[in-house]
Amino acid sequence: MGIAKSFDAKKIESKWYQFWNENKYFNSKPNDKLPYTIVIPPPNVTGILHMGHMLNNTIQDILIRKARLQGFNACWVPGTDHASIATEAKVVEKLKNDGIDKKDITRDEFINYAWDWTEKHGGLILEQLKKLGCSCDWDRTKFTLDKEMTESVIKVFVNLYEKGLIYRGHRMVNWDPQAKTTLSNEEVIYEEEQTKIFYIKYKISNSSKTISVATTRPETIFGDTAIAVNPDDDRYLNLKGKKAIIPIINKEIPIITDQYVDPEFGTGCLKVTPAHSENDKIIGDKHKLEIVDILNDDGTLNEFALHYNGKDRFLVRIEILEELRQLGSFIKEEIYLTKIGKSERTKCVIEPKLSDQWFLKMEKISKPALKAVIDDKVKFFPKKFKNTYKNWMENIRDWNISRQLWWGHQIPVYYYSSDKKDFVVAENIEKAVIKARKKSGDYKLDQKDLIQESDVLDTWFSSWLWPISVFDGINNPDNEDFNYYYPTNDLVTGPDILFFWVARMIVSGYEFKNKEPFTSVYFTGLVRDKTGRKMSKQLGNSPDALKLIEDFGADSVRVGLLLSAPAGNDLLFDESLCQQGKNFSNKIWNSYRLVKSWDVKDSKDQNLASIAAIEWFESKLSSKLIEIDDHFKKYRISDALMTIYKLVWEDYCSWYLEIVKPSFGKPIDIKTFNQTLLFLEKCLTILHPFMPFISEEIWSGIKKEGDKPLIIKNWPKHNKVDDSVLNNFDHISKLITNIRKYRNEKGISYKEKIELSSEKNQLKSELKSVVFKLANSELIDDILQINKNAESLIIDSKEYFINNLLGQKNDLKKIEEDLKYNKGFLKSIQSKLNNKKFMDNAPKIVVENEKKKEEDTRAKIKILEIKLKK
RNA sequence: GGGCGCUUAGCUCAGUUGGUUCAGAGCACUUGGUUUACACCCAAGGGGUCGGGGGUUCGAAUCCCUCAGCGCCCACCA
Repeated sequence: MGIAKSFDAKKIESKWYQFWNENKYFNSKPNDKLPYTIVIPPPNVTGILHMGHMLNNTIQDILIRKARLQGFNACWVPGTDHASIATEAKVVEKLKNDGIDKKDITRDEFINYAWDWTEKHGGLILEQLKKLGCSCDWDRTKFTLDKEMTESVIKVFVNLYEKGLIYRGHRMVNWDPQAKTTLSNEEVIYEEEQTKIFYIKYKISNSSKTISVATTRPETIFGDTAIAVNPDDDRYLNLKGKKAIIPIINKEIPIITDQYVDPEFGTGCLKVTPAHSENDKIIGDKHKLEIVDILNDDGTLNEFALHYNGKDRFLVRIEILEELRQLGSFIKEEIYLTKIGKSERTKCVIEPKLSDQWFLKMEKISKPALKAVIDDKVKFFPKKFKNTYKNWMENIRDWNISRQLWWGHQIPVYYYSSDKKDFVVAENIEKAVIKARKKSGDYKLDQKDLIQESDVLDTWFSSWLWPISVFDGINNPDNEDFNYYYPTNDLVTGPDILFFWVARMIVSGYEFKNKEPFTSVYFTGLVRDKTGRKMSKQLGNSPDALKLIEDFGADSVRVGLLLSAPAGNDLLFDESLCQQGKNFSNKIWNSYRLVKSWDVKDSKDQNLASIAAIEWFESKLSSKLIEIDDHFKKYRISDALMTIYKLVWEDYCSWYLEIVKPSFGKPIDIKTFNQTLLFLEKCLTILHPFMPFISEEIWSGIKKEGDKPLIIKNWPKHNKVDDSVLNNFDHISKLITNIRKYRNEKGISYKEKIELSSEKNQLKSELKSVVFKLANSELIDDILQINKNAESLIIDSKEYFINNLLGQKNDLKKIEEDLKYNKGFLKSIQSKLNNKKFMDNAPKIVVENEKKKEEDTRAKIKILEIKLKK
């Protein structure tokens, strides 16, 4: 036999991927079919494939492949994201290793290095997606820094500025002293840490009294511009209006009152440092306090800190305590648990810092996006994220869109004088000159006089346009692609970027196109290890994605990921799941091997068992197709897979094939054979979205000349489900199970039977043969001939046993028990009807009904219930 | 502090409107089985007071209250 005993994924994967790709089956162009569109959540251009990507993209590929089979014009747009901070950090580090400091090179030089880096490492992740089997339209691959993509971003910035939605503000932002850039709130991670809180004494001016405060950050006393107490705090009322003296620098600051101060906390006195705390800034603004910024961009202190000038903030924290101690200003320290904000990317402790930033007003433009989700115009799966979204959108803050980096879209703001107020916003420098001349009245201005804003835009400011800009919907609003593919259908992403990305895409969809960007969002869970920890580089608990594919095969890894990934729940990943996928691959492979091994005979004598089995499997398949469809509608992809898994393994292999399988060495009739191939074909088709490689490989082995490849075949349509056929089979299979159980318990083994048959005991020999046959499902046609009605079938076969085979009274009861099935149903009705309370409360009419037809309870009781309520 | 969610078999999870089909699935486990597609397999089986307590109801895994534990998001007290 030419077919290998085990399935070897490695041998066929690249062959089929190449075949699909070269024949353009992944590609899509507008036509008269209905589109089904997904845009990929663009991974970081220099990223490498991790488990999260694998899960996410497997699901997208399943959706796309299924849509393709169902006759949609399926289009999956791939691409990558320039990821300002992450990429810039990597480039800076690389340059550092080469002995180059970013400070010593020009912006253009740096950008060149960054492009080199991107070209060298970029797109690797897309190649890895191909290994997974992802059927993206690679001709449409986009990168957020592509020319047209950049033009879209700039155009949108100008547009929003002209609408008055973008402004420059002097605001408290999260400052990353290591990357020397701003971070959005979402990019800051708060970690609980045990630190210390210090009590420090300030002298009161012209008095012998002192006032003390509690602080975790003693080094910021140089930036203090007031001390605040609660106006209702009797302890300190006498100090109101007096001045306190900051130790070391001996600067006088006012003592003020503000409701914000919690008298219960610390000493009840708050040192106000408007430059380094958001809340202090609010108090400062209210009381018109001076703002003293004591930090440099790199986290060292500046000249306001006197002799600490140039020293790092954490070093100063230690040193200043010693000095305060010597001055007698230090009171005590306590252990204190607090949350410290750190940069998601650099892990550096962030610093609240006042600086010039560009902001986008969100309140107004987010309204339609909020409504769309509430009204289910954009549906979230699972639904619970709707609430999270609502909560965030209702309390939305302005979006800080500027970043102090070089790698990204440079903000199209052009200054024409040294005064920061003198600027224009324009798509390019030519237009900027014209605008600047007009605005300033100075018509001698030329390009050289303009200086472009050095900041770049937040990366998400380009990706929020992704579903629009990949179809060039900003630059060419009426182009064919955009009109055809937008809005897209499904978005598959992680809940961690619900606010970063998903919410903002919906906002931009309505703002620029007045239409939702997608109709459904499927949130995958996070991939964790089997003990529930997040997968991370530090823990080293993340398996090498490519190695998994290498070891188990792409299909098996896809199955493994999905088997335990219900929507929205985190997935506890374990390699054994891939092994399960691999076992399944092998099972399918061997069913193919079996079918291929048969000797086909062109005969008319198809046996009854085969006819019955075919009739049954047809109904079974149809009922499962309906089930699978339902699972897909609810985005229960794992359940859909499990349904198929059981259909193939249990129904097709364990029951159907075992019944139609001819005895060893015997041929199979052609009718049954063809039907069996047809069933296999249908199974392969519904399997294809989940396991594209093996399904295509097997199909290629059974298809006829001229048949289309599986990837573009038609999803099977379900026929009528004949319940009586299913029920009959159910009864028979239960009967067989009971017989097997009986045999098992009696220890009637295969070997034993051989021995028995050598004896000349007629009775025992027959017992052997019947039990053997039933257990192997080969007696099914005999049973079917006895009676198709299940109830009498059991009785018949029982009698058959009793009268002809066993003849031993001791075993009769046991067998009777074993062969009983499903009596619980009738019993439960009985108990319900016997329930006195129930009967007393039940309207008479129902009692009559019940008498008429006792076995049909559910509907009756249901009616009863409704009537009772009335 | 505000919001959302979870707790069902050893593990990971299903369980629509309360009612036969509801106490389930997969994996794991136990027992038996290898010349006849597959040991990456076949067959059979054992596992649960549905987190605790209370309530509504003729009837609760399902609805209500409460307690305990866990998780996520947002805002944060120096």
